[in-house]
Amino acid sequence: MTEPAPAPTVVRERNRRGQGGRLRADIVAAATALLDESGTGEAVTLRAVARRAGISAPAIYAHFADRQAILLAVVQDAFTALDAALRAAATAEDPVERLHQACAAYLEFAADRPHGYRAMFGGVWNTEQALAEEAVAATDLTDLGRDTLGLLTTCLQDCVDVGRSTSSDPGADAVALWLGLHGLAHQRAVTAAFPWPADIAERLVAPLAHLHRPGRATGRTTTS
Amino acid sequence: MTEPAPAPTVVRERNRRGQGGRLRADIVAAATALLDESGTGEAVTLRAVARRAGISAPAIYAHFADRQAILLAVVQDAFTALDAALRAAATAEDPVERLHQACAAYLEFAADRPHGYRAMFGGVWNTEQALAEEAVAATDLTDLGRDTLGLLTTCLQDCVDVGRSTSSDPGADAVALWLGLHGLAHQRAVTAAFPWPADIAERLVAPLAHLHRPGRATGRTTTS
DNA sequence: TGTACATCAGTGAACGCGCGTTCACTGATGTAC
DNA sequence: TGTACATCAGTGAACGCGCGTTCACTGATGTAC
Repeated sequence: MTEPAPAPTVVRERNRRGQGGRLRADIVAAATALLDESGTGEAVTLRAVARRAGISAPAIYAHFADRQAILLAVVQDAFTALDAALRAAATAEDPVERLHQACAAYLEFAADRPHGYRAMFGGVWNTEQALAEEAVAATDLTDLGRDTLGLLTTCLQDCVDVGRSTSSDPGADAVALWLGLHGLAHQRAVTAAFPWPADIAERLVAPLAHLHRPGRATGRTTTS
Repeated sequence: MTEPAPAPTVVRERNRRGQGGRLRADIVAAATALLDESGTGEAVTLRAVARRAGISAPAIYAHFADRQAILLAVVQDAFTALDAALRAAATAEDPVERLHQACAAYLEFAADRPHGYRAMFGGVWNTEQALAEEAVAATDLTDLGRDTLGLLTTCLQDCVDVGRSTSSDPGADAVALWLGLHGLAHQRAVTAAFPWPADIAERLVAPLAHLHRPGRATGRTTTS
């Protein structure tokens, strides 16, 4: 049995007048689906996106200047979704619990969409090159993830305020915490097979957030 | 002034009989150079590698089955170089100093070759897909980085042994420490512009390695 | 209420390009006799 | 010491393919009068 005929995955009907902008969302959705499935980013070609969206290739030019612009939109959407996922998850009263909820949501987001996560952090394009070619504005990139980092910072500050974290600089330590989460999320997204310690997430979060128990930390020192 | 004629970057002379294997190293070097310069990985095409190495495209097939195989060789070389860099750097008598030397060397390696670093960790190909297509053997991948992680584990264990780290499980904490380093190294490799706290590396290493001062940790707790 | 027309939301064919891969080959180098 | 020959280390031309991009176009939909 050979490959079926290359028919469009989606059969669209033309948008009505004034609704042409809807195609933009369809294009981004098609590109996202291609990325999630293929994982390479190279598979997200202009023609492949068009096929997936059920349109002709030139129709894309009405909404995106080039391939880079599509990928930027995909990444921007993903950052928005990540931030929403964290805010939806971090709802507990207790600040420490809230921080754990946010961290867990972060790791879960990456686990659910490993290729999308990779794409968010340079797995798909060369950021510097895109900037040099002016295909992407600098602010488009620096804004990405800013809100999410702010959420972590707030959570950590809250932990400090109630005396559950000894962080002397929640702003800087939130960056460190995020980098730890990112290292784990990214590496898990890249290689499924790795002998992760069972409690690896907690081994990152607790020290990086400088958490200690409500009462008094047990004085566990050198166990020879 | 237009682009110069597409002449081979390197003018080679044919290897003598029995020395054909040298071309393999030339191919890997050419692919590495292309990767370091372009940063996208997509630029490392079979024909581009051949041009860069100063040979015809079909000559590659004597040494590599396909593009994936070339990239695997590039990545394997990079892991070997990373391990060598850490071992060359971590020579101090004091275990804590040695651990810091290893961590600094890790970050320096990534800073020196950002695109190469990205490629080592899934920035260039899709690991799972390569495995599925049997273009790459599973052991080829799981072995990567094993020695380097072992070095970090040893350093951390040494710190525990002299009472400078409170890690209760140096094997697991070495993984956590590595993930922190990886998060920082990777994100720096991807985006140059990010408001890094000045002491971000130390903010990762010290907590993740559970380091404390030789005498007694100063009881810095909540600074309201 | 009609109708001519402008606009919108696309299509279809075509272009030149670089790609991976194949095929038959070439010419220098070493080796057996 | 010659010489025929096998082998090695590649080359050059050619193929079919999918790509990004352009161009002229089409037909449905809304709007002015």
